[in-house]
Amino acid sequence: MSEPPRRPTLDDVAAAAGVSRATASNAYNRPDQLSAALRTEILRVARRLGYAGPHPVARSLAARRSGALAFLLDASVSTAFSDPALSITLDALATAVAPAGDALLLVPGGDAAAAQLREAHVDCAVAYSLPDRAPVLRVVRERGLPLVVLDGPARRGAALVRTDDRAGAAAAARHVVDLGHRDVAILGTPLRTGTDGGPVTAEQALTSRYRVDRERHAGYREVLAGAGIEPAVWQAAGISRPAAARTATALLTGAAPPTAVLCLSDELAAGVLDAARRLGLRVPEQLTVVGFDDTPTAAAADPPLTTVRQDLTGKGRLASALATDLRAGRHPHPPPPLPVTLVVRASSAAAPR
Amino acid sequence: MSEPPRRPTLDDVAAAAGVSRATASNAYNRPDQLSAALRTEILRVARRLGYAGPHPVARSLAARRSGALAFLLDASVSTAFSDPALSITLDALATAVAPAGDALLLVPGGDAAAAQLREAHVDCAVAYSLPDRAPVLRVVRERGLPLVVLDGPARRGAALVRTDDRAGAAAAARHVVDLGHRDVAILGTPLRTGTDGGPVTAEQALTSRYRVDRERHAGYREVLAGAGIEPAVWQAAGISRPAAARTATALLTGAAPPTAVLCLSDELAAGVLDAARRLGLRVPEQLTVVGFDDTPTAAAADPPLTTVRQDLTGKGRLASALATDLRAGRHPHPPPPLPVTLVVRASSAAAPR
DNA sequence: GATCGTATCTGAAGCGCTTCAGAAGCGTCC
DNA sequence: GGACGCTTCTGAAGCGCTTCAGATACGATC
Repeated sequence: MSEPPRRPTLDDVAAAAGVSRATASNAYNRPDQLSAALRTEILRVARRLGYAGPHPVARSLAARRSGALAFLLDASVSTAFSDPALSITLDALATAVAPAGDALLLVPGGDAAAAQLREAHVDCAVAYSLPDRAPVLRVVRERGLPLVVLDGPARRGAALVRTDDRAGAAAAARHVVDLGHRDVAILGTPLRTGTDGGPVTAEQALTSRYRVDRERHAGYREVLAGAGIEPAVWQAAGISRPAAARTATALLTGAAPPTAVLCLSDELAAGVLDAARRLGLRVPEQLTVVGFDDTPTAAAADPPLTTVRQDLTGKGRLASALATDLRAGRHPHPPPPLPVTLVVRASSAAAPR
Repeated sequence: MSEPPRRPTLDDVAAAAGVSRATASNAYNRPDQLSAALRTEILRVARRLGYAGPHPVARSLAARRSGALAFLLDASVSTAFSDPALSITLDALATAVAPAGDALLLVPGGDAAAAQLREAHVDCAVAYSLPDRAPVLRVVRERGLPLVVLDGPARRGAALVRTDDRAGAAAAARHVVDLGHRDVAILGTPLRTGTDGGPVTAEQALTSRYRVDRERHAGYREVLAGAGIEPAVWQAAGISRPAAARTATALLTGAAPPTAVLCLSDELAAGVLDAARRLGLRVPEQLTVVGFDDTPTAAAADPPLTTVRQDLTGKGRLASALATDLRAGRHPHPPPPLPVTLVVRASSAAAPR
C-alpha cells in the first residue's frame, strides 16, 4: 500500500496559478473581489490539480461557522423513526436548511449522545421532543449552542416550537363525547422505556416526561372530566403500530372495554385498528378510534382515521427559520403555538347503544 | 443585546492553570502524559472558566479526523424512512459508531446533496442504496472520501456491503411455485419517481437503477422462467405501504388478477394485504403475498407475512466496521454477500384451484 | 496635473487545536 | 559518580483556511 499523495491545498492552487492565497480564497468565496478572467483561471488550475475546494473543516475554523445542525433525538434511530411524524418534521427541516448548504447531524438518544454532541461540528442544535431532563441538553448549554426546541422541554434562551396540543386533544375528546361515548380509553406512549404496556393512573400520564404527552393528556382530561367521564388511561408497549396493537388487544379484551379510544398518535391509532380487526370489532360501529397528528397513516388506515391535524411540515420549516435567526445572533420572538384542526373521517361514530 | 463574551480557549485554560497549552491539551487527550494531580487541576480550572472542552472543529483540523460519517440517501428523509429497513440499518450503523463518539450526517437525495457533501465535516461516506449514477458520488470521489456502499452501486475503491438478494428472491419465487401458483405478479418499487404505479415490462424491471431491485427481479425471474411462468411485473406508486395499497388495488382488480404477489419489500407486501382486505380477498386462501427483508412489519402484519429475511442489523454493523477500516487507511477484504433465509408465515398457501 | 474613486490583488494575522522533538528533573544501577 | 531510563512538561511547527487593512494601478474628475 503506497502512501496516498497529499491532497492539494489552497496554497498549492495559489502557487500554481501565480496568485496569493487570499485571491485564491476569493475565487471561491467572493467572486466580486477579483476579475472574472482570473477567477476562471484559478478554478481551472484547481481542477487540474484535483483540488476539491476549500477544506470544510479549515474553512469552518477560520470563518467560525459550520454547515450543520445537530438534530437531537430522544430514542434510537429505529424507534424514533417508527412514528412518521418525526420523518415528516425532519424532512421539512432538512429541506429548509439544504439550500444554504447545511445538513443535519443525527444525534440519537442513548449513553453516547452527550459525547457525540460534545464533538459535533455544529453551531446549532434542534431538539425533537426530548424528555424534561435530557442529559444531552447539558452539553448544549456548556457549549453555548443556540437551541431550537420542538415540542419541549422549554429552556431559557432556546426558541420553542410548539403545537396547540392541548386544544387538539380537547377537540378530539369533545368529538367523542358529542358522539355519546361514555366508556372512553386513552392510549398513550410508554411513560417509561421497556414497559409491556398497560393501565396507568391519570396522574402518571399527566406527569409524563414529555411535554407533548402531558399537554395532550391534559386536553383529553379537561373535556372528559367536564362531561363526568373518567377515562381508562393506558400506556402502549412502544410508539410503533405493532406495539400499540399488542397493548390495544389487551385493552379491548379487558374487563371494561371502551367504546372509544383516544390515541396520542396516528401510529398508535392504527395499531388499535389492527387489534380491533383481529378481534372482530367493527370500526366505527362498535368502536371509535381517534388518532393525532394526521400523518399519511391516518388517511390510509382502514377505516380512515379521525384525527387531529397539526402542520408537521410547517413545524420543521419554522424550526429552520428560528435556527437561522439564532445562528445569526438574532433573538426571534417566541412564535405562537401552531394551530390544530380536528379531521373527522370514518373511524368515529356514535356510541353503540 | 450585549455582545456575547468570547468563549474561553485552551490557551485561556492553560494560562489560568499555569501550564503550557500542550499540557492542557494532554489533559484532555493523553491523560498518561501528565500527572493525575495536574490533570485534575487543569480540568478544575477549565470548569471554572466555563471551558467546554477542545473546540471540535479546531481539534479536527489539527488532528485530521472528524467525528462524523456522511450517510447518503437516495430520496427525501420522509420517503427514505418510510421503509423501516432503512431505519433498522441506520440504527445499527449509528449504534456501532456511537461508542467512538462518531455521529452521522444525514445527506438526503436532492439538488442540494452535492453541495452539502462538499461542505460536510466528515471523513467517510456511507451510501445507502443509491441509484447507479448518483451525482453525489462524484463529490465523494473529488473529495477523496473513503466510501462504504450499502446495496450498491459498486465503485472502485469503495467497500461494498451486499445481501444475497438474488438468492432470496429465488427462494421466494421457488416457494410460490412449489405452492402451485401459476398466476404470479411481482410488485416492485417505482422505476422512476412520480409514477402512479402500474405494469412495466420485465426488461424495464431488470434494468432498474437500483442494484437491489435488479437482483431481486432477476432472482424472481430466474425461478419463474424455469417453471414456465411469465409474471406480471408492476411498479408501485411509492415505497410506502399506502402507496403500495393503491397500486395493489389496481393489480388485484385488473383483467388477470394473480394468485400470488411477490413484493420487493415488506412495506409493499403490507400494502398488498391492506388492498386485499378491502377487496374482500382472503389471504392466504385466495391470495398469497410474500414480502422481503423481514422487518417488524412482516411479523406484525395480518396475516403475518411470509418473507425473505436479511440481517439488516448485521448490515449496519458491517458497514461500520468497513468504515472504520477505510478511515484507518486499511483496505478491507470485500465481505461475502450477507445470507438470506426464507421465513414462511401465514400469508402464503397453496394456489386456489 | 494633482486628486480621487474604483477595481484588483496581497501580506499577515489569526481561527483553536494536536503533536513531535526535546528539556528538565530525579531516582537507579553498577 | 557517571550513565541511563522514566516521568513530566514545554516550545514551536503546523492543520488549511478567511478576512481585514492596506498596496497598486489606472482611468476619471476638476
